[in-house]
Amino acid sequence: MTNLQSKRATLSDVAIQAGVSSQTVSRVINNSPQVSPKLRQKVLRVIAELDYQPNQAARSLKLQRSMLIYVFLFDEGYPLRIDRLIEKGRGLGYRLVPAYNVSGNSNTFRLTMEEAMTQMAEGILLFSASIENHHPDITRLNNRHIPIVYVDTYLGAPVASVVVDQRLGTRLATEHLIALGHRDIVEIAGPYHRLVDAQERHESWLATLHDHGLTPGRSLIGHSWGFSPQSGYAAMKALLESGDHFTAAVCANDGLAMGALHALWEAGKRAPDDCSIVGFDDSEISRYTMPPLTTVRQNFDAVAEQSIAYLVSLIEDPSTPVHQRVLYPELVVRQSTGPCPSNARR
Amino acid sequence: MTNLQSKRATLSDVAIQAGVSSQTVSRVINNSPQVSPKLRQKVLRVIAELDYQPNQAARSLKLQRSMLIYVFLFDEGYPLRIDRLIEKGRGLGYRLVPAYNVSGNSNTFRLTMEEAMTQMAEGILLFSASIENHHPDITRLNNRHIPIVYVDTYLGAPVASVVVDQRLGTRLATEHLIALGHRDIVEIAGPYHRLVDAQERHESWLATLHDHGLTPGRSLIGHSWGFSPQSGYAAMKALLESGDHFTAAVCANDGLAMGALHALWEAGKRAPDDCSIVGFDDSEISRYTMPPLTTVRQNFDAVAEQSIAYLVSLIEDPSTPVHQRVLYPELVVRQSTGPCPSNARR
DNA sequence: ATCAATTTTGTTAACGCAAACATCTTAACA
DNA sequence: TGTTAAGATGTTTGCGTTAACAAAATTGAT
Repeated sequence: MTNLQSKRATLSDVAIQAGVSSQTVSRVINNSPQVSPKLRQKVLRVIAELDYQPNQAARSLKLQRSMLIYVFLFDEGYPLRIDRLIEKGRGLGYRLVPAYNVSGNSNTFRLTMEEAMTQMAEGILLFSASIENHHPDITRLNNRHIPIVYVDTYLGAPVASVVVDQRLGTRLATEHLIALGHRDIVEIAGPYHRLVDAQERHESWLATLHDHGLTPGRSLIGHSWGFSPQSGYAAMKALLESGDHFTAAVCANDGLAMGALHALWEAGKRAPDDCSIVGFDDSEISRYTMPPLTTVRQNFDAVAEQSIAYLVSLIEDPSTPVHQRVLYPELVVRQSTGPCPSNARR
Repeated sequence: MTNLQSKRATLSDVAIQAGVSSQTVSRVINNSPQVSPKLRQKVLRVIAELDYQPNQAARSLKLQRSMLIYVFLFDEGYPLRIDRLIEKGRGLGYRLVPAYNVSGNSNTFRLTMEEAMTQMAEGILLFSASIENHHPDITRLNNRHIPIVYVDTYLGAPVASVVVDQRLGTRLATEHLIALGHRDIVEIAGPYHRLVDAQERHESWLATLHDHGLTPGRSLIGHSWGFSPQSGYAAMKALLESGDHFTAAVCANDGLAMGALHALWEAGKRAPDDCSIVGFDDSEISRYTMPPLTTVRQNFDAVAEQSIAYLVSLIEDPSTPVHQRVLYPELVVRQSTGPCPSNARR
């Protein structure tokens, strides 16, 4: 029998109805062993009767704990499965709130940070952030001893962080092309002025070619559209029109690679015969492009796991040492890469 | 000058420091006009000095308002831009919390519902839900007068809802194929036992063929992988192996269509020459498949806009009448569809 | 200067919960 | 039986905020 009145039941409503003190009800809902089975039964019955739900605001206020973690993301396109991350957080007793579009120095960043603080967030997961960008807000967090874990910031960043070695990923991809005989290798880069991982990938492409004594080809960025197929399409089209000679392209992610593949196809060229293409992320679409993409796989599930576990340990034990956890990506070879065509001039 | 102590400042900390009453500080942060400019200045200075932030838990408790809306989503793949939805909500003064993987009768649904209630959510946006599935929880919400807006439930559902006419979308797509001369049309459906929009699309495919006196071809569902390219790939492969004769396939979304395209390509066939393919959603990838997909465009931005506006009006004025807002999709013709090949048997 | 009207500021109480402490009940044992 | 310990239950208080009320300061008109 549910109650028909609009006002929600409180602890003391339950207490009165059950003929006990509100503290006893509190003990029941918090599973305190200090309650006799008889009373517990009675209280539970009344709770069900009144459809009582604890009020989290009151609880947070009293306990001075929100059990809340804010997750700062830069755009929806990030290939980590947020739902899985949230699930893992829930398993540890925390509510994760994703905040999207929080790019480094935007107004949204500041607004979201304010929100996280008024909500008394106990920790923050910060994705793809270049750590220099937003010192002022970060300082405020530090003053309040709110721990932050940076996810996918740069290798060697002296902050609590979990990263995949992006440099290794791009190196694997680039050396795969070199091993296939390619010498004229261009790049379709991500927005590396904004996103750390894009920057790491770009620099590693450069470094790898340099290490092998090769001259880097042209490198184009998809400025406004970021990591999207649209960017990749525009970039490859521009590359083809530039007249530059190249037989392979390193793309900063699978979306860009998909766009590049499309531009190639539209120009009547084929991968890998006319130009080899590598992507990054091993996203779902990479298996279904034509041809399927050679790409770099990151273990996002492990990233999620490590990030939230690390943050929670920082929250619950502030003496947890600050360190960086580095995960390693692997190359997945599919059909978008092949030997350098023998008729390649120069 | 920031304070170095760990404890965060409260209203009365600010009050004491500024030599005023806490009520005055409260007035300042709530922009009450009843404060003299002099005091306001002083208070604002102290607020900055102590880096004071209001405590939302205390505020919610006192005001009995959380300004919180829960957004129930079924998976991450839903093409509506959640970030934009959240942004619109923020513009109306509400915090939207996305909850993922909340399929109709799962445990996550119940857990999330409990969470929404303990958080005192003031409203709920429920995506792609078949309204019959979860009556028990919905009833609890109704008892508490927490409004729900269903987004993308079925046409004619007698609940507060915002829908895109999925039936029209599939009809447009199917009739486009019929107009091109196709007679043997198969379907690659979404998980229509779980998701309302998948169901609407499936039924509309059936109805449209029937209305034109055509016999529906085989219809396959991507059971476990839902709306993914993987499903589409498996389905098309099965269709090809079935030996059935067909010259066109209606796919329940672009992901499925991409997979189907891939299976076709792998089998040495081409769209649209051997088989026309239509998708649904006009997602970003649909422009970059090979060939680009003919698909159905939904105005997701309008859906987001309408949904949140409607929900907020229900929250703020309970006398807002329950109704359904219907938006209409349009066909986008690209290169994955073409005339029925003349050598088509039968 | 006086009084009323108005504006500005302060005081009190309550939102719902759980920790801390106080009280009452029961059990165990000499 | 009395005494102690342990267990079960109740009472008080405060978390940070704002509404409602109370009080003080200012203004304006005579």
